[in-house]
Parts: sequence; structure tokens; C-alpha cells
Amino acid sequence: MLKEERHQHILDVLYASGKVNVEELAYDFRLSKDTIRRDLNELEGQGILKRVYGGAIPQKRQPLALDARKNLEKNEKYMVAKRATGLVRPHSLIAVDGGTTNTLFASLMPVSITLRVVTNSFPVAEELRKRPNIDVIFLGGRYNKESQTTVGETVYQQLKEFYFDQCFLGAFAVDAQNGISVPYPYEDESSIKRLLVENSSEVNVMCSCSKLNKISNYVICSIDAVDRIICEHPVTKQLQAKYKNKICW
Amino acid sequence: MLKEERHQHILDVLYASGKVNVEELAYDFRLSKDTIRRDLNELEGQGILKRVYGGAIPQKRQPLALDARKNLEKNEKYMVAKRATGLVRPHSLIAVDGGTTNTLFASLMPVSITLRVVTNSFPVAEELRKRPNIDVIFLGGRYNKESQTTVGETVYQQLKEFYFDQCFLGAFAVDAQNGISVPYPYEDESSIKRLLVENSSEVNVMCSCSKLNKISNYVICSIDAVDRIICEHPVTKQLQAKYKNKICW
DNA sequence: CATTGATATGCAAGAAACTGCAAGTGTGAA
DNA sequence: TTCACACTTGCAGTTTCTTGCATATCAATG
Repeated sequence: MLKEERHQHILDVLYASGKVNVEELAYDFRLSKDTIRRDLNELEGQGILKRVYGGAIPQKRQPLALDARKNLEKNEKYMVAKRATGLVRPHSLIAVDGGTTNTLFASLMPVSITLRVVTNSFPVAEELRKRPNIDVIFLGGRYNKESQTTVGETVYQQLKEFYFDQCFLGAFAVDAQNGISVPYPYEDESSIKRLLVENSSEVNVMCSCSKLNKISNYVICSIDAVDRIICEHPVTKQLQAKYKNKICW
Repeated sequence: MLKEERHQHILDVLYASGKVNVEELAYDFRLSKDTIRRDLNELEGQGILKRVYGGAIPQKRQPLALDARKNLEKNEKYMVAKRATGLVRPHSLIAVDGGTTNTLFASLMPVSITLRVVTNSFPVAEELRKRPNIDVIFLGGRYNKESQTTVGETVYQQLKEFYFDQCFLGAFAVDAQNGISVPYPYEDESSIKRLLVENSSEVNVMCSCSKLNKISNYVICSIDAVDRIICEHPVTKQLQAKYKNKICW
């Protein structure tokens, strides 16, 4: 294993969990703690992380992502986002829209992955800026300061020019009969989501279980149009059947 | 087997697995490790990959030079940006491009002012998010992580649809004869700046005095096309005359 | 056909990088 | 304060790299 591979893996762990620990890394790699310490010091020298007694933490605070991580593994959004990153196929063109889960999703993306990502979310773009091998294409339009996304006709026009290998949608409400829907103040996002679903070869919806069996005002698409519904934990057989076996975790 | 075939195969392995290893390649090709090393060094020379101890990894694009520039001439930039905000006419449609001075300009904008701002700069958008009466229109395109702006054809197309009351440009080099110009790695920004100048009723260039009488690689426009050159302090009458009385402070 | 020069490859010796160990120092929690 | 653990530093063993040189291959040329 190359030293650089190790460094990347260390960064993956760091981004995923918000910290790394010398002892654990040494065990993972079956190397001496000295070597791990040297690695961490080197990465610190590059300004990528901050060394602390016993391990290291990310260099810059990632406020939003950090808040969600605070409750560690039991945070639904964290779990969903983390699982979703595992479904991303390297070298593909993917679309990511706005929302806190999506921002988390971006922040948990492995450092080493090569991808092209199209997004209209400022926080997503900001997170992906740190990934050297991810090309980001940002969709322009009116800046919706509330959702920190761009919206409107311009976004729509630009989006039409893509066909995605995968798209990852944040969800507000998912229902077996009525499909995916979003609530009132998000009509702008709804048309974007609709187009994303249409223009993607594979549609993934990130959705903590609490959002299942919910209906909102603006319907995006039916469950048939969706390939995967990513939840944070296993669901009952009945529920799974109701959602046509599309729920995964 | 030709050397080029081997190189191609090395690159295939590199992209497929994210790394290559001298030992393994030597075994695959039944060649000495020296030859593989020479191959890798050659490919590195072409900028295709990055050589590391024991093998090679994909060439990672270099991020974040912007942060380094931020602290250069901090006070001068502050003065220039501050003065520029005083020239903004409320209720107008203005364009702001990328750069550290422009970010400062955005952050110094009065909270109460009513405006519509078009920009391709992420930091500018982020600053203006805090101004409730400023509508921001963000130009989409490829995310240039270096300059933290969007660039490319898409930006250009969107920009064509506007005509601005004012535009505020960051400057790298301003010269009486040769006009405004930007240095090498900013060719992407240059075409955007050029269009901004064309499509604005009033062109303001923010420019600390140290950038006067400088010439860079990509010329944007002549001094005639500019309405104001905003500097941090008064200049001599000769200099003022040379720049057609366009310098203000 | 023999010669020549450019390119590619392998080998060997010394240099440099990586890693683990040990001894001494520093840190933080009880 | 004490104590266990983390850290730093220096060193040695191993692996990889660089460099110079010898050999092989091949195409062009006389």
C-alpha cells in the first residue's frame, strides 16, 4: 500500500467521522503508531487537518455538517447520507439538489473519488470544493437565500442540457400511492426535482424513515420513477413491499 | 509491446484503481522495475500522473491559492473596496466578478441597500446572502475551485442576457496604453470580464495603486472603455492625466 | 550486407525515503 | 501530583529511487 493511499484513507475516515485516532489507524493499517503520527503530521503540514493529542480533527470547522454529526451515528440524516455516498459510482455524472441531507452527503463523499457533480446548492458546492477529483458544475439562477440554492427558469434551462448517470434527491415526503412530494414554500425546487428525475438514468431519494407515508403539496413523481429510497435502517417486509422493494439502507 | 501501449495500460490501471504500483506493473509486463519507473517519470513529466514512493497516483489539481492572495495588501484592498461601495447606486442592476477585492466589496455593502447583483463568485454570493434587500442572481458554469468562481461557456451565455447599470471589476493590471489585463491562469475569467465591460452602462475597476502601470497576458479592454478606476489614495496630476482623469478614491 | 545512431531496456552502486524501535520528554486525567 | 499514554528524536534495517553504463533492438543509410 502506498503512503498516499493511506493518507487518502485517513482523510476519508476524518471526513466521515470528524476525527481520527492514532491507535485505531495503526491497527487498521497494521503499522506502527509512529508511522501514523508521521502521516498525520505530514497532512497537517499540508494544511489538510489539525493535529490534536491522540489523533487529528478537520482543519476547518464544517458548521452544518458538524451539527448533524454531533449526535453521532444516531442522527438519521447522517446515516442516510453516509449510505448514499456508498452508492455513488466513480467516474459518473451525478446531480445533487439542495437540502441539509444533500449537504451532508457531499461532505461525506470520499476524498479520493473521481466524479462530475451538477448542483444548484451552494453548501454542496462548497463541500465538494475540497475534493480535488470532483468537477463541480454549478447551475446559475436566482439565489434563494432561504434554501441556499439557485432557482428559476435559468436553472431549468441549464439542467435540460444534461442527462445524468445518477441523481440524489433530498426528500420531504414519500408516499407509496402519491409518490415524492415537497411542501408549500418549495415550489421552485419542485420543478427542478421533477426535471432531475426525468433526466437521470438512476434516481436515488434520500429519505429518513420518518418521511415515509407522508404527502405534501407539490408532487414530483411517482414511486415508479424512483430506483432507490435510501433510509437509515431496515424496514418491515410489508413496508418494503408497499414501496416495491425500493427501500435500501 | 510498444512503450505507448504500456503507458496506456498504466493509465488504465491508474484510473481504474486510483493508483499504480511499480512492483506489480513490472510483474504484469515482465519488465524490470527500472523501466516502469522510467515510464512513470515520463508520464509525470507530461503532467498526467503524480509520482510517489513505490508507484504513482492520479494528478490532483491544485486547490486554494485564493486564500493566500487574500491577505496581500489587505489594507489597500479594504480602502478600495470601501470606496467602491459608495459608488453603488441603489435600485440598480450591477455585476460583480470574482477576486478578493470584490469579495471585500460585497462584504462592505450597506445592509440596507436595495439592489440586484449578478455575480459568478461564490464568496461574493455568500456575503450578499446576508443583505435582505439585495437580490442575487448567480451565474452557473464550471466551478473553478482556484478562483472560487464559475467559468466557461455557460456563464458567458447567461451573461449575454443582461445589460448592467454598473459593473465592478477586480483588476490585476491596469496600464494607460494597454488597458486592463489579467495574468496567465485567469484566461477563463478574462472573457467574462470582457463581456461585462461590453454589457455595462458604467464600468468601475477596483485597483490598488500598485496595480497601475502593470501589464499582464490577457487584455480585457482599453482604458477608454472604463468609467472609473478606484484606487486607495490620491494620485499625482500626471498620473491622473495619463489615465484620462478616470482615477478616483 | 554492414554500419550507424536513436531508442529501449537491464544491471549495479550509491542516495534517499519509509518504517519500526528505543530512549527521553511532554500531556492530560484522576 | 502521579501515572499512563502520547509525542519527539535519533538510529538502523529495508525498500525504492537515481544515475551511469552496457547491451539489445530497429530503422535508415552507404
